[in-house]
Amino acid sequence: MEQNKIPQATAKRLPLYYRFLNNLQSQGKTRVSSKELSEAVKVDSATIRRDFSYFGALGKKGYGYNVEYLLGFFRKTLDQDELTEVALIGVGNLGTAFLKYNFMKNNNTKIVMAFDADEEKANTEMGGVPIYSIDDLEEKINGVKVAILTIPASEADGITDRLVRNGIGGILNFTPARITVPDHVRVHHIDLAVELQALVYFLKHYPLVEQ
Amino acid sequence: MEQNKIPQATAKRLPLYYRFLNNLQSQGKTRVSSKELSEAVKVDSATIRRDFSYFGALGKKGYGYNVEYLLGFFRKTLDQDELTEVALIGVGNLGTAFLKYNFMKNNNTKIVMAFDADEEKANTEMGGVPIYSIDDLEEKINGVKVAILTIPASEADGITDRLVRNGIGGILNFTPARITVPDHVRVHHIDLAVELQALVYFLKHYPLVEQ
DNA sequence: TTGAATATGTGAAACTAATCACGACATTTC
DNA sequence: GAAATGTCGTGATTAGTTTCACATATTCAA
Repeated sequence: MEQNKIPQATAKRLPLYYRFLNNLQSQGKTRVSSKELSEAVKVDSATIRRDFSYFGALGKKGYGYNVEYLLGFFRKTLDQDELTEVALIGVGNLGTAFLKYNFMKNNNTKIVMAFDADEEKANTEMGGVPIYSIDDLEEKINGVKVAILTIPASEADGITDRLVRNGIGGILNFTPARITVPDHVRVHHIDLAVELQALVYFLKHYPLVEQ
Repeated sequence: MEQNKIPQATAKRLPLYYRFLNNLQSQGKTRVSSKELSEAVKVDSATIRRDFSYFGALGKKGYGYNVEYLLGFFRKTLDQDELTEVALIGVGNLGTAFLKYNFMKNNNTKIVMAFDADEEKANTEMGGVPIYSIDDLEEKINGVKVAILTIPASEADGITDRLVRNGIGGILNFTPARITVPDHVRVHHIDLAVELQALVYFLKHYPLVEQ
């Protein structure tokens, strides 16, 4: 809650920087300039310097940034020391992809439980994560603040209401439905069909222009 | 190539509008106001009116928009009449989700072939889409302009180069790698781990603020 | 036919973000 | 230790996007 002045655009790039710095460190690099970083993450170097500057003077003129220092700083800032528990709702194709994806690699975010309407899947597990019946949502979810929604659009509103009533704070919504939530709940929409259509639109209408 | 003046932010919302208008039509609704639309897609009504206005005066004062007219207009604008063929690279968990997802529903985008490095998967099919060996990429891809990349990050650069050499124009990149492409190729990155981390960051640092 | 209600389209303002460009300082080289 | 080089941090500028607010046109009910 400290730094409400950090632009959202900056905040969205932080995880990207963090992951790349991790790579650098495991390669044994000790210093990096905004120019090098820029080439790797495809963000303008001035933007990177500006982004970092919101957190204070993290670099050294004429030298660049110390990888270890920067990494330690971001670890704290991105709450990497604290594990965030996530619930996955809907173990279909996309949900399965999430369960098998190893989120722990550079990332202190972990799916700790999953739910599905299919009673065949209930009380099994996948990738070490227990799968419960959606009927047991209220009973099991207790305390988890973030949910990934990978269910059919028709179910989205009903499930969202139940999540909200059980204290969820953030939803990563992969359904095409634009769900309605109270102001204190944050939703990020990722709509795969829209992303693909938007790409196709840009290809046809914005030739040779970088995004 | 007609309207280069349309803001990218607007272009990204068009598929969303399009899908919702489709829903309205199948519900038999003939008119809709920017306010109703706003509630459904969670975009400010003034923004919707502004977005539509880039294409001319599509509505009527005191009435709103005619659903059928608007839909017909967008169909043309979003190239819905023309099928865009897509290749899927990498039939892992996420790739499988794409293959089984029915993109044709509101959407003239279709995955027409898939590739995988696993020889077990080669020359099979899934969801009606043929899967080829990645070794046959050059031989088979011929003419397809859009690719979805759902492969391990370590493979991303190599495969991207091969795609680019074979005339790809757009890539929807789900790998964490920030791939390097020539200026005439458009890449949209969707990084699931970053999206989740960004959501968690916002939850902790921007309480009660909508995105 | 009239008047109240409705809802667009848009100029202007506000907000948000990206980029330029350069002073200041650290490092490296000779 | 002086000069050349490199790189940050940031004021200023530019670009892009959203939102306000209202004149204008249309609809609808009586």
